[in-house]
Amino acid sequence: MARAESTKGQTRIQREKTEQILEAALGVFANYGFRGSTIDQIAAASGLSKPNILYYFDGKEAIHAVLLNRLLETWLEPLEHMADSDTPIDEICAYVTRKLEMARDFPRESRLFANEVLQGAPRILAELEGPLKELTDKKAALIQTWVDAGKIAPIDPYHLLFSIWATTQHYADFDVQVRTVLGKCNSDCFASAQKHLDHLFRASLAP
Amino acid sequence: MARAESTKGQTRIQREKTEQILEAALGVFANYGFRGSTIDQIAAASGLSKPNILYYFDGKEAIHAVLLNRLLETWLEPLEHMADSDTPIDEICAYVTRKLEMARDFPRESRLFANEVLQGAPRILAELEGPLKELTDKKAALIQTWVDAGKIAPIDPYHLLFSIWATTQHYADFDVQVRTVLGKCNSDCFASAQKHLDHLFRASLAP
DNA sequence: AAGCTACCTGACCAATTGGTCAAGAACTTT
DNA sequence: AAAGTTCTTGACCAATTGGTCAGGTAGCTT
Repeated sequence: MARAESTKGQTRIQREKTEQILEAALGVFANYGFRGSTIDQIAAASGLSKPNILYYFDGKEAIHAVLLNRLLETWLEPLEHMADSDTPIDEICAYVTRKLEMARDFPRESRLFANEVLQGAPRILAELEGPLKELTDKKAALIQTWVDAGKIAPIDPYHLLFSIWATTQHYADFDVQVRTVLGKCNSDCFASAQKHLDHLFRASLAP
Repeated sequence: MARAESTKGQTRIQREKTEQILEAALGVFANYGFRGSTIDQIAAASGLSKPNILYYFDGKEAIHAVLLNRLLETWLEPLEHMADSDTPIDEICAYVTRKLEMARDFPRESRLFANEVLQGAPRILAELEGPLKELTDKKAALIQTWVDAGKIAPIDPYHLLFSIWATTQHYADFDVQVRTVLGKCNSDCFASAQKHLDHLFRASLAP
């Protein structure tokens, strides 16, 4: 069977086509959710025929699963990156900025994740309970040490992380609303958002 | 035709059944999105038969439309409520609290809205461009007067509103993620969230 | 260029789903 | 309690959709 799995032992065509399919599927799933997307839509978006897509993937679920797996790595990376520092406020704000840049540069990934979690995370719950929870616990503990050392204001680390996730991803997930409210004259929404969020978190973290 | 519209001239049964259907549909649409929900699901959840549901509503779209219309009123009400005040920081924090209470008490409404906007707001765009934008502009102007008067820190009113919406609705929309990260021992998530958000916005608004 | 393998597709299938309809059941009105 | 209206449903339909398959085409190897 030629079904795509480990990148090992793949032909040129396999690599190209699976990537082409995943690229198209990301856009479709992000916009319509899992149930709202059809293989036909993915076929149209990727320029391949439906049977051809099913030649490379075992089904709709399989495509979605590969996307979600890839997603979580990318998604957690900025948080992994947050480390101990003499200037924890700068460290946290740098994380906010990185997260906001991801919302700007990878809005489809953000929406794919939002769609999944919004509908109860039926296919990604295990990943949330595993890697996500572990990493969050670790980083929350790190933030707590900053609090205990009096380097930042006493703040609940978990709720701080929630606020960061919510505010940054909002610009990707609620993009339509943001653009509508800001109107056409929305020259550099992300630049002003960056300034705003930097102020928001910097002010609330000052000891 | 007996199709439900203005509450005028409805029989007892019409009032009861339409409400029953809408109640069930809210839960279904909130959890699965429009495309992901089926009339059969709504039928099962409401205890009515499919043809019976279609006796009261012109179709799946019609049910969804009624829910969205009702939603926006409820949704905008807390913001309408925000008025000029001698203590604008308290006024804004009261709005945050009210918004968080809504996320707690009406999570299905929040998710219904999130699902819709996330997928490009195909059926509610006009409402966003009309009532939502007008109200937002009005309240942003109000916040701007507070800034100009030096009563609160210089802050972008629109991005402030986005941050409030994002952080509060996060607890309804990403409920699964929040509960997973906080673990079972999540006794009073909303109480601690309230404290956190109050600090977050109060600190960033101090002149 | 022959042969092998990987790749691709039109035609097809079964299940799901939005929606209809005729006819019967239940409620209201007189 | 009869008549008239409203309500309810089993059976049915057409369109959509996830997925299959036999057979043909293109690419690689020798």
